[in-house]
Amino acid sequence: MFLLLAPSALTGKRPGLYCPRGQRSQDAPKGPKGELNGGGGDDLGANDEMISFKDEGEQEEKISENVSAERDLDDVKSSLVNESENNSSSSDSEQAERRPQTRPDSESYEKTRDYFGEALRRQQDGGFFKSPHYPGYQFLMFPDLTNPYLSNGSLSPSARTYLQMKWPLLDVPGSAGIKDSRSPTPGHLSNKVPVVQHAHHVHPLTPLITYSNEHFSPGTPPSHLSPEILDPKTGIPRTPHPSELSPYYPLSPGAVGSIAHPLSWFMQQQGQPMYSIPPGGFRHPYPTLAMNASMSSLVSSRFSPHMVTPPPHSLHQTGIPHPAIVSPAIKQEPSGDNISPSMHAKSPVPSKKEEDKKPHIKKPLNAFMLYMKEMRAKVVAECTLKESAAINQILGRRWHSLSREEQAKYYELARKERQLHSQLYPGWSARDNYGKRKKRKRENKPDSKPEDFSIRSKKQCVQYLPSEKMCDSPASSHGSMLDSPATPSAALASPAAPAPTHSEQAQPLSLTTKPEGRMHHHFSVPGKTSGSASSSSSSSSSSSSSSQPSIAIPIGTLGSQSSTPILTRPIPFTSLHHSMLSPPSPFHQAALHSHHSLFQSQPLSLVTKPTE
DNA sequence: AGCCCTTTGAAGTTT
DNA sequence: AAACTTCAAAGGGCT
Repeated sequence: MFLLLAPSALTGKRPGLYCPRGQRSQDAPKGPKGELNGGGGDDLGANDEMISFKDEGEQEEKISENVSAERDLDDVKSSLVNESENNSSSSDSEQAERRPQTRPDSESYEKTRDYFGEALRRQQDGGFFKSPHYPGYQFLMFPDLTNPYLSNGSLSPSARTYLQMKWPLLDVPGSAGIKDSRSPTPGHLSNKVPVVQHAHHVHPLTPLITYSNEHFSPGTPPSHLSPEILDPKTGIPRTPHPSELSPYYPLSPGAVGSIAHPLSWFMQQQGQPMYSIPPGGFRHPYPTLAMNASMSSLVSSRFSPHMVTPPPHSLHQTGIPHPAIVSPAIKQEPSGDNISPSMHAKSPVPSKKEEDKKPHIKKPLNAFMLYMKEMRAKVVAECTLKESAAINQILGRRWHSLSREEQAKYYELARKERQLHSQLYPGWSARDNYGKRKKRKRENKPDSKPEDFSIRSKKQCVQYLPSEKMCDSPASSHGSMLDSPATPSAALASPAAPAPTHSEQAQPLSLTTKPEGRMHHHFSVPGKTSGSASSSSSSSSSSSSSSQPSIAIPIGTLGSQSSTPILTRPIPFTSLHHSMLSPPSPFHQAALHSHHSLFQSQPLSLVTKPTE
């Protein structure tokens, strides 16, 4: 028997007060839909919402204050861990396999510490992952040549940092060889993990670059490099008609033309471009277009270099190849009714054959998706995690830990992404992609009750995050305290905005559901507990239909009941979270150290299983 | 081979 | 209007 240990159980804090990391309210009222700063009429339904942010500084202070307390907590956890491990023999081998990576005395740990030290330096340097100190990114540093947010001619320091953080990461999937040669593997990273994020790191703007990276694989040599647009039907290059392009780029007076391509730095350094670049250097896919810096960055980053080699199937009706367009034959189902209206508005009833050929236009990425693409590699590198599900849990938590500025940037990017997407595919609707998947995950879920696991046989409550994933304890979902901000500026303008309890701090337990076969640890938990967990995952499927990770602690160890509300809350790996997922502060490091030793043997992935 | 898992957010649909 | 559903990325795990 295991119980879900509430944060307060270990911290001594009242559940309701559990918000060591500052409070972001999952209850934070979503602001009215609006558009980002001066975006100039984002009628695309950006739906940006107000965000409530946490106070990082405050959190850190709390952390420092609780260092000793946390050590005590560690002791408690350690004891719990010991018992837990003793009781869990099913996954010993697996744990043993992972343990070495997290042992304090292990090389990886030292590396990790080095990494944190580096991260700390970076943080102290004033930037979030400020690149200049990021070992692998040194060569990537370059001035803000193409600041996407310079439309007004100004750039906030944070934005600058953001860009520095991002552009240096500019990378092209599949170009490992080139990347590696220029970005030596940081010694602090496991050789098992991609060097920093280079192995498969995707530029933060790659979401803007590709909606489907795989279709723009660098492995496919550019068959043509000219910016000319191919005729969607003939494949013959043609000059885009102004009417096709103009609407795509709301121009901002003044900001036109001469915008250095984001890859210019890269091209200059590369003796040979990763992608064949036109003799004159990168040429924007829309040479005739004048666009503001923002759009330029967006578009250029989005369409290049990938766009340089647009696969035939990715051609927009306008002839504009777009990564969002995916051939059903490649990744999407060949189902017929999945064609975007925009793709065949003129042929309402395309033949089955034609439908199969219709490209699939993917949804624009939202802020979190953009964030994920950027940070996934980092998390993987830091946590040695591989499973995306676990990674995503961490990313979700990190997402919540982002400062408002950071999130605002992603919201802004997402907004632009949507804007561009809508401009590229005016008639496209998210609905167009509905029903494209062969099998929906929750097809039988609607009327299933939390306890009704018979229906959801495969969705059993499980702590998905593996034990070695001490990088962070997965956060809950609901609660994104940062729902799309109306505008970054708006979000920034209200730093004092109410920062209610963040979901991360006091989230209702949501057990991660996972097929039993995948469980590392399988423990039966009173139905009550599982019920609450699954309830959020089963029926409330909004967004995170799933689960809020939590840690299962042997009930016997704590000698408490499983049905108590307190048990339905995840353990707050606050300091751990800070240390691992955010730029570490001295306090974080201190806390990390203690937590680290704790979690080396602490199977965070204790599995809880709903009553059966 | 292909779905599942997992995250948040956007947008669609249903109630 | 609220609730619910689907899809977006990613990639190991599983069937």
